[in-house]
Amino acid sequence: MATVRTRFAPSPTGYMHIGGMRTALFNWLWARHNGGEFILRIDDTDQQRNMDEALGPILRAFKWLGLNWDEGPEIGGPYAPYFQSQRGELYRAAAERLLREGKAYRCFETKEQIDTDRKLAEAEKRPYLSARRSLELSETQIQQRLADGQPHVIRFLIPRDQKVVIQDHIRDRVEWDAGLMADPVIMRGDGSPLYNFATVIDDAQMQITHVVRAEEHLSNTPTQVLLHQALGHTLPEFAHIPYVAAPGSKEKLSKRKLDQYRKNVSFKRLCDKGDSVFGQIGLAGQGGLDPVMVEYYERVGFLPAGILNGLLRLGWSLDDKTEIFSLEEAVKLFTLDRVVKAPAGFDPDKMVSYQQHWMMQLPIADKVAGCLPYLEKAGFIPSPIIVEARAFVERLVTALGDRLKLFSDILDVAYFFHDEIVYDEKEFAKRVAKEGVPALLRGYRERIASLPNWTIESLEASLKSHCEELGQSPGTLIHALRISTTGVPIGPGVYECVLLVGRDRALRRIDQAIEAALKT
RNA sequence: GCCCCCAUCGUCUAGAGGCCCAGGAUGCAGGAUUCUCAGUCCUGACACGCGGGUUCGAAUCCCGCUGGGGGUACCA
Repeated sequence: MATVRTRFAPSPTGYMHIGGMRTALFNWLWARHNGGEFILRIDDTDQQRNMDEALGPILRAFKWLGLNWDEGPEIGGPYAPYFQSQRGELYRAAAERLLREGKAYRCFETKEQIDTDRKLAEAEKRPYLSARRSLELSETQIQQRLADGQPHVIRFLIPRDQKVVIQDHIRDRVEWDAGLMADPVIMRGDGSPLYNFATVIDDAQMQITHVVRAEEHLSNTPTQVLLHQALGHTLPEFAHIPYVAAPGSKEKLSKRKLDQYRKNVSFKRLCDKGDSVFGQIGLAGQGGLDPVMVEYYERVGFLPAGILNGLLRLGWSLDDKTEIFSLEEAVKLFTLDRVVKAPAGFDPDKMVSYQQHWMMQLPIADKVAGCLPYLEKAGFIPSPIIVEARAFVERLVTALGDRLKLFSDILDVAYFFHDEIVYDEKEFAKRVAKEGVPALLRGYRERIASLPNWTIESLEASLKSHCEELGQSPGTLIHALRISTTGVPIGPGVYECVLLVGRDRALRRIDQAIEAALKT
C-alpha cells in the first residue's frame, strides 16, 4: 500500500487560526499514525504582500506545537515548489490540456450576463446552470476574440450526465448530481488559477493520498473529483471534518466576531487574562492578539501539550472516558473514523482544564524557564536574568505548586517582587483592621524579629505559642499575617509566603499594616 | 432560491436495537481536607429537538417536520 501522504494548505493570512490548526493537527496525526508524510503547502494564489509577515506566524504555530512537516516551506522536497504562486506553469499546462481535449472552454461571457442568468434561475427556483454560450463560438471566432484581446476565463466543462459519489472517511457516502452543477472557472482572466483547480493539480502532483479538510470544502469536492477524473488522476481519499464553532453557537469560529464572543463567560475570562498579561509584558495592541489565533495561547503562557490535547478532543474521542492524550499517544491512537460529524464549539474553559493538567505534570525547571520571560518582560526581575533571580523564582514556583496554571500566572504574584504592595481592602478590613488584631500582630512581629533564623517551623512555632499565651486562635493571626505581608487572601502557606517576601521586607510590611490598621 | 452536511447534559463527548429511567469530562452548586487560595476526594442538579413508522423492544434503523450550519465567486 502506498505511503499515506496528507497536507495542510493554509493561505498566508498573517496568523494561524485555531480551527485551522485543529485541521492541521488531524492531518498530521493521520500521517504520523500511518508512518506517512505530512506536507505543508502554501495556497497563495492571491498575490501576497509581505510573505514573511503573512507566513511567519503560521510556521511559528507549527513549530511551537511541535508539528513538523516533511515537505514544504523552508525545507523544500521532491515536489517543490510548495507555494502555489510559484507553480503557475503546472496549472497553465493542465488547463491547456483540458482545453485541447475539449474538457474545458474559453468563456467570454461578461459577469453581468452570468449574474443575470443566475438571478433568473433563482427567481424560477431552479438550480443555476452555465448557459455555455461561448461553446457555440467557432474556432475562428475564438481566435478573433483572442486576437482582439477580449477578456475571458477558462471554465471546466462539467460532464452533466454523471453522478459524483465519494466515500468520505467521516461522512460515509455523499453523492451529487453533476447535472446540477455550474461550470466552474478554473483560470482567471489574468491566467492565474482558482483554488479548486490549483488544489486538484497540487494534490495529484504531490501524491496526496488523504485529503483531510474542514467540511466547508465538502461542496468543493464534486468539482474537484470531476477535475481529477478529467485529468486522469487517481482520486485521493477524502475526510471532511467539521469546522470549529464559536463558543456557545454552531457558527464557524471567525476572527471577525470577537466582540460577540466576548459575551460568552468563559471566552471573556480568557480575553481578560490576555488583556492583563499583554498589558504587563508590552504586547498590548501589538497586532491585536486574540483567542482565535494560535499565537495567543503561546503568548499567554499555555503549553503546547495543553493546546494539542484540547484541539484533539475537539471533534475526536477515543472512547467513553479517556480525556488526556500526549501527542505521542495521540499518534498511536488517532483514527479518522473516530472523528465526530457535528461541529464542535470551542470552549476556553475546557482548554484551560487540559492546560492545567499538563502544567501539573511539568518539571519545576521547565516551569521556571516558562515563567522567567514574563517576569523579565514585565520588569519584575532584572534583565538579563541573574542567578539569584532564577533561584528565587524556582523557590517561588515550587511554593506556588498547582496554583500556576499558565506561565503568565506568575505575574499575579507581583507582591513577591515589588516593595510596594496593594491591599485587598475588604480582606484588610476583615482580617487586619479589627479590634485587637494590630496588637496581636505587633507582639508576633517582635517575637519573630528576635528569632535567629526564619524557617517555616520556627515561624509556625512562634505563632502557635504567641497565640496560646494570649488565648487567641491561631487562625486570626495567620490571616492577619498573610494580608499584612502579601496584601491578598490567597497564595501558598503563610510561612512560605513570609519567607519568600524576605525578613526585612516582611517586618516592614507588618509595621505598615499595623499602622494602616490603627488609622482606620 | 438551489446543492450539501449536521442534530445526546450549558459545553466537549460515549452510545453502531435490549448492557441506558443514558456513561465520562468540563462548567456550575454543595460538602470534606486545610491558615487562605489552588489542588485532591466525595455529593448534587442538568441531555437523547418534534411527529410518525419498523420491532417484543429505539438515543440507536426508516420517513417527514423543525432547527442549526456550510457552499452557492474571476475567495480559500
